[in-house]
Amino acid sequence: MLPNDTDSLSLTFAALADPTRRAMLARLAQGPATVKELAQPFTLSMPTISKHLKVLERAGLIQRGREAQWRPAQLQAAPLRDVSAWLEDYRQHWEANFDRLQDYLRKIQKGDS
Amino acid sequence: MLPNDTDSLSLTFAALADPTRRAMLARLAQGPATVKELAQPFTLSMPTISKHLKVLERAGLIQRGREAQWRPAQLQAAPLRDVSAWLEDYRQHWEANFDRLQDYLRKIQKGDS
DNA sequence: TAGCTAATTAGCTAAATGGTAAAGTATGCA
DNA sequence: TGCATACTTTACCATTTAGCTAATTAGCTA
Repeated sequence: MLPNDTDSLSLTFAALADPTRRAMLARLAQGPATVKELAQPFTLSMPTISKHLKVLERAGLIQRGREAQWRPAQLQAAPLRDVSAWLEDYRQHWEANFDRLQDYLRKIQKGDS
Repeated sequence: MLPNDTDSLSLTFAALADPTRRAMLARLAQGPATVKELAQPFTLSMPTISKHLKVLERAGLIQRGREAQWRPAQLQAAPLRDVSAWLEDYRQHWEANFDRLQDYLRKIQKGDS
């Protein structure tokens, strides 16, 4: 989409579309961590880690501080709340075999019972 | 991430990271639709619409049929259920001012009360 | 058969993404 | 002051993505 691909939900979903970044969030759910701590599980270079963190920050999923030479990151879950709210409209579609129910309703509406 | 960026959750999040595709899903939540019907609200060319549908299909978010020259698409919500499940681990982080609570707990643990 | 409609495929461009190495910034400490 | 540590910035590369036009496939209908 050309017009405004930077809406908040799009930014959040794009940030979550990478397993490295999701792993980082999982780590941050345990509490704040420095960049080095966040990098430790991966074989990626530091600049790459920095980039991932910037993506998470731009999506509002983390907030960053300064303590001496460290830049601790902290989880910010508000965008996840928004994702959850977006999902709610679809909940009925995956609960209670909704798809099969829909098929049935369409059938009988056509008089195809 | 070089190794295996095609895990299911990543595919789903990537598919959802586009407002056009989310609008298509919203339309499909009302019931199946043809490609042309799905294209109608947008100023995009048909090939572009086709591509978006392919992304949604690859993520398992829609299923496609054949009826004469039409290719009706139907919402498949299972991947959204997976997203919802993934989100659950973070729910506590956005509910009940969890962040401020966390700050407080960290403070008193440091004896900084 | 010809022609219309629906949709996809092919081939292109521009921009974004994820990775790298090398250089630069900022802080603490000997 | 000088060095080590923790990160970021810069510059580059390859791949993917989102868009386009033009051409092609598929099916209905006259």
